[in-house]
This record gives sequence, C-alpha cells and structure tokens, in this order.
Amino acid sequence: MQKQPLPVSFMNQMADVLKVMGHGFRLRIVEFLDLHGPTPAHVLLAALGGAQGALSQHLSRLRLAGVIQAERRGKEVWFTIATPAAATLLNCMRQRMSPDAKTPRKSR
Amino acid sequence: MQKQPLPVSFMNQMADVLKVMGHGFRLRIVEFLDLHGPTPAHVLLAALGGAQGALSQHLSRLRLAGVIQAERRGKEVWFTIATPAAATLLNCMRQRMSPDAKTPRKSR
DNA sequence: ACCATATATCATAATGTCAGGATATGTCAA
DNA sequence: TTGACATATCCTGACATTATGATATATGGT
Repeated sequence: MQKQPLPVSFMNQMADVLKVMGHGFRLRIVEFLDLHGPTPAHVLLAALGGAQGALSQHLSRLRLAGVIQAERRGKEVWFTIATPAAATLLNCMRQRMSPDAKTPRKSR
Repeated sequence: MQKQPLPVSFMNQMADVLKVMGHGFRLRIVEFLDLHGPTPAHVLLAALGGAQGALSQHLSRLRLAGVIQAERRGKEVWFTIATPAAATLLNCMRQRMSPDAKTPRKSR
C-alpha cells in the first residue's frame, strides 16, 4: 500500500484539530478524559485548576473542533473524547515518552 | 500496563509541536517531506505554491520546533523530517481517512 | 567583479488568541 | 419565588500569528 497525498480539505480539517490540541491546558484536558473517561466540567476544574471561565472556553473550542463531546446530565455537563484521533495522538506521545523510545522507522 | 499521566513539561513540549503542525500549509510541507524524503526549498515552493518568503518562514517555524531539519548543499537548503512524531501523526491521519473512519461530529 | 539562483529576513497591517475578571444562563431543590 | 450550584458567555488589554510585499544575504558560475 503506497502512501498517497491526503486531500487538501482533509488536511485543513486535521490542521484545525492539531491547532486546538496544540495548547498545554487543552492537551491536559484531553489526556484527563482519555485516562478517566467521561467527566463533568467541575471535576475537570478541580483536577486541572485555573479559572472556570477559561476552562469552559477551552472545552468549547475542543467541542467545536470535534475533539470532545458534551452532554448535559442535570446540573452537570459531561465531556467525552469524541474522536479516536485524539486518543491515538496521546498514545503516540506515550510511546515517545517510554524509556526505549528509540523506534526503528521504516521511512519512505 | 496502566496508562499514566504524562509529565506536564512533556505535554507542553508536545503542545508546541502540535501547534506548529496545526496549520494547513505547514502540514502539507511535512506531508510532502514524508512522502518524498529530503527536498530542497525551491522544489517545495514549486510543489506547494505560495510566496517564497512565506514558505521560508513556515520552514523556519517547523525547524525551530524541531519538526524538520535543514542542511545546506551548495545553493540549496535541503529539508528533512527531524522527528518520527511528525510521520506518526501523518499515519494517524491516513488511518482516519480510511472509508470506515468515524466522522467527528459537532454539536449545536 | 557581475549576474542569476536560492533562501532568509524585514516591515506592516489585519486578524486571532490568551488570561482575567465580571456577568449571564441553566438546573434543581426548598 | 429564592438560593445554590454548574456552566457559559461577554469584555478588555496584551500578545502572537498571518499574509503580503520588499529587501537582504548566500552561493556558484561567467
């Protein structure tokens, strides 16, 4: 299976996702959801710190980019990872963090 | 093997990489290098279009983030992907382009 | 030296992003 | 209704990013 250029429209879409995940705080939000599963916002706030308004805005950006999903349950809004791509990215990072991160690459 | 939170400093580092790749044009630069291997800038310019100065600046940002590497050979400067993480990201995207990949949905 | 090619840098203006604090909305219960 | 809690939105100033066009630097050939 030969590698082929991805469609430009898809690349732009993915660029938007990467851009949104390209922020330390948002990345930690996604990681938390990946580690703990669906979580209400106030738990995220307690776990990650920061101002409530800021958290809400970051969650909003992640949601608009399709990275996470929101669902209201009573007073709370529960957030979940909405795209496997996000979890995949985190797993890539975990591989790069492992002590033997020396990976033989089949390039080209 | 239990998943554990990644160090915050590492997360911030990765966020910087994601942020730099989170741009359609830069993403296409990296993809081209992944598909074709080391390439001089003027070939990238011919292949991707745009203004020369803009390309140079994007290459500079990618280089400063450690995503690509530059090497002068005579008049030309050849660029190469410098971190396997970049190629890994592209492979994630290719997987998501397969026909049965779930489409991220936006609510509201 | 000059010239052409290849690449980098500068300057500017428009736009986007960020953190912070204040305020608004929604939901439930008493 | 009121109050308490959970979340969203608004505002503002500081800062970053972007595209564009112009100019500068580097290299090799004549």
